Amino acid sequence: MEKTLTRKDLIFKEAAGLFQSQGYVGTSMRDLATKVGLKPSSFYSHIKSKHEILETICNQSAARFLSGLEQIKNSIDDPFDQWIATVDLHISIAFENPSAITVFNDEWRHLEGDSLTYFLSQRKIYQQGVVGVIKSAILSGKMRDLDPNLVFNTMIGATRWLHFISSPGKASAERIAGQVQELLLSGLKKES
Amino acid sequence: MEKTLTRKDLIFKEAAGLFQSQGYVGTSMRDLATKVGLKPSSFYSHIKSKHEILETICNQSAARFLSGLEQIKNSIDDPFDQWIATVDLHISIAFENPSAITVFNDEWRHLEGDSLTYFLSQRKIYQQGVVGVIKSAILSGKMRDLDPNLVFNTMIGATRWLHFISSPGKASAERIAGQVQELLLSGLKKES
DNA sequence: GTCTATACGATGATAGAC
DNA sequence: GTCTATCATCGTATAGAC
Repeated sequence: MEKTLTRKDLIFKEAAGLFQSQGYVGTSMRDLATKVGLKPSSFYSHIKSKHEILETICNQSAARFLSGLEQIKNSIDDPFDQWIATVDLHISIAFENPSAITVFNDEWRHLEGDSLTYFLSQRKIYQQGVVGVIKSAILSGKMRDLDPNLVFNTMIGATRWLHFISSPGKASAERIAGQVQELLLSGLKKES
Repeated sequence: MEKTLTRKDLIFKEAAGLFQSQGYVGTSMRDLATKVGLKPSSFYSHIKSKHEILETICNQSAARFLSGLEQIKNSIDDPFDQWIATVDLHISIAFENPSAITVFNDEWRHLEGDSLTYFLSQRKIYQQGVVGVIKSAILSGKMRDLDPNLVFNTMIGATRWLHFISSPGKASAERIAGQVQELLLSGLKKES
């Protein structure tokens, strides 16, 4: 287990922060160089291009979601419980790596060519996987019968703002996660 | 009532479309010129700067939300019904002017100086207004007691993906709107 | 109001010394 | 692997003819 951050990792990390606040196109290699403490030209010993940075951040995030879903499918049997764990996965990742998630959410469209094609294919695989979980949960009789893709998109959106919260305490993060889960599961209407 | 689109309106409209797909920084005045059918320099007879385009789109959207909320408050008494109407407002605006909403959601951070200050103040007023509705609905006993700002953000997020749907039929739009409302109101868990 | 021509700063990336 | 120096390109915006 390597714990040390290679210079390459540092570049990706600082880039994610800048891409989050200024956007991919709005961040220059000069901005990034200042942040990392190098001259712009020195990057090119570590990376091939600015594009490669975006590509790496997006692919790493996609892989994180996909491996999380695999783990859920392998460790939980009940489809509705799988769904609950999937929502938790989104909440966890949002708190775990906020800037990478912003980039993943908003900046992937600046990918081009093969990078874009690959990213979209991974995203599609993920969506199909989650939609499968939703369909099973509906069939099991525990989930309300709504359009599975609509449920997927609404969940994505409902957990999408969490990454804006700058480093909440662990207790606070759990409280927020619990309330979002409750809202999605039981709704806002109070039964009288 | 003017129905004709002035050239200035056309510029804003095409800009919103480009800002949506490529982002504000990723869209050049040359791109926009090609789209509108003018040379880049010709813009400056109609607008002051690229920044002014972004500013206008963001302010118009903010005004749309604020006037919608005012209308709801003036025409509906029950706080929980006001909340339901507010969710409908977000869904309607998302379908009504999708590209402007993307810009409003994602590109406002490229505003600067006074434009940014003004935009943030309007957004804060809106959030406080909706949070007031949520608090009243909770007090009325009809809404579950969750953190009002969390409810606000979750709703924003849950309706945020709708603008990606390219021109749904009216019937389809209403079906989607109904399901999102049901999900937010009654949740996903099926009572047995 | 639209054009051609152009100013001029910022951009991503490379060459080559150390 | 990091630097200095530099390149070609593209960015927003202006000047001035028609």
